[in-house]
Amino acid sequence: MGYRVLMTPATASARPPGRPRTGVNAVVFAATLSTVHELGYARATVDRIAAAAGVAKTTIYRRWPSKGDLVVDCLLDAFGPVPLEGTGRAELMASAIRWIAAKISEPGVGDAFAGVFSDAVSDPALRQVLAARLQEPYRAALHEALGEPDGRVLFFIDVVVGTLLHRLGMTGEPMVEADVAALVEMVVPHFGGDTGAT
Amino acid sequence: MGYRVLMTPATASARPPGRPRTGVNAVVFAATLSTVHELGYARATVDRIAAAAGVAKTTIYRRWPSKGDLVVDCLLDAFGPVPLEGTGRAELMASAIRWIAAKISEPGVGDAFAGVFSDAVSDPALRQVLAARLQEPYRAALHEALGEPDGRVLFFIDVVVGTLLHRLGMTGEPMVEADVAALVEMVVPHFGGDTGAT
DNA sequence: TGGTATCGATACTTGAGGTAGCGAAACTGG
DNA sequence: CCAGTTTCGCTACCTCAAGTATCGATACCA
Repeated sequence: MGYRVLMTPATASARPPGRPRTGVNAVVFAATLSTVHELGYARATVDRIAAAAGVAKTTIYRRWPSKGDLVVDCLLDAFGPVPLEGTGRAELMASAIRWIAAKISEPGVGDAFAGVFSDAVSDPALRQVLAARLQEPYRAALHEALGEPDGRVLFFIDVVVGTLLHRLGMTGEPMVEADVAALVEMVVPHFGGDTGAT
Repeated sequence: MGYRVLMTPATASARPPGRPRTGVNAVVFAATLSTVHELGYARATVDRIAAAAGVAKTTIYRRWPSKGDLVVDCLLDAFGPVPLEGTGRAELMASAIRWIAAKISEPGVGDAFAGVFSDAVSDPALRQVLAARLQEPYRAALHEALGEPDGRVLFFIDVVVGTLLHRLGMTGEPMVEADVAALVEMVVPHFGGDTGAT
């Protein structure tokens, strides 16, 4: 609960009494990504993020219950909706893979993603937030677009995201174009899409 | 440096002066896995592991410079050499995939693996240890057995390990047999192995 | 003008990684 | 048996980061 973030002021109706919140969410998100990019996830403390955003630490904790929730919201903002405008199944899957690979390559995004995911390993509550708020929307969208059963879509996500994050985590560098292409060549045929390659 | 661990007492020659170390490495490894299995990686503090092993915390820090190094040695001990006795390329790859999947399913092993990997995301030094001591031996063995160039072997590892760990991290449960089979069906043909499936 | 909720600032609590220093114990060589 | 060396368990400590509490000031509404 308490997640009314990412709502534009115009969308909110019937303003409650009291001093309204200042519109610093976007600033905090930007500060989060740049700080994580600069120092890594663990060393990007909430103190530092607050300082980079020009905001008090207490303000951040008033809006997000934990560092993990902040980063999840930050990633939701950074990812946005998945573009699913391909014509056939193959193009659709390939574009989804290339889209997530590109997002993970953006400065700060991959580190933040790998970082929260890391914390989630030993934090069931954060794992729940991650699954429900970040994974679920994309799972639903892919299910709709591909017509694959849920289990297959989850497997697809595990393979694509897992591979990209493992490479980033082991090397510190996002996967290069050629390897992303190999990923597409490997995954798409398995899911019944024709890549048109030899 | 300082990594003479995992050496059997009989292997060491010309005993140095002073009190010899007690043979508690195996006990500490077992305590590490069971504690991680019980509480998760982050809540499995060195204090708790030491208590579970019936050993002082300082003893652990005398043998391993950090929690990460302890867990890496623990995983080395848990994994052991990869069994590469398949006849053809396909059997070889499939057995390697099923072997690592089975290991990750063992209580504590998967959590410990995902946990150190997590820490490595924002700790370059730990990443170095992980790559050199844990990944490199298996990379070399696979390179030898499969004859694939290094880049392809690293890609293979990213896909297999990344997928398995992502599933474990998101759900808290290791991947089931059927999904491991799907992983084999997807990966092996991509690397030029014949699965013999339809 | 009063009610309400946010803001920044400071101080604090809690927990975990890691270190320092102690006396006691266990081994070696003389 | 004894001196030298090293590990042992123990206690106390340091550092750093997540998260909490409180307070006066500020911005909005009715």
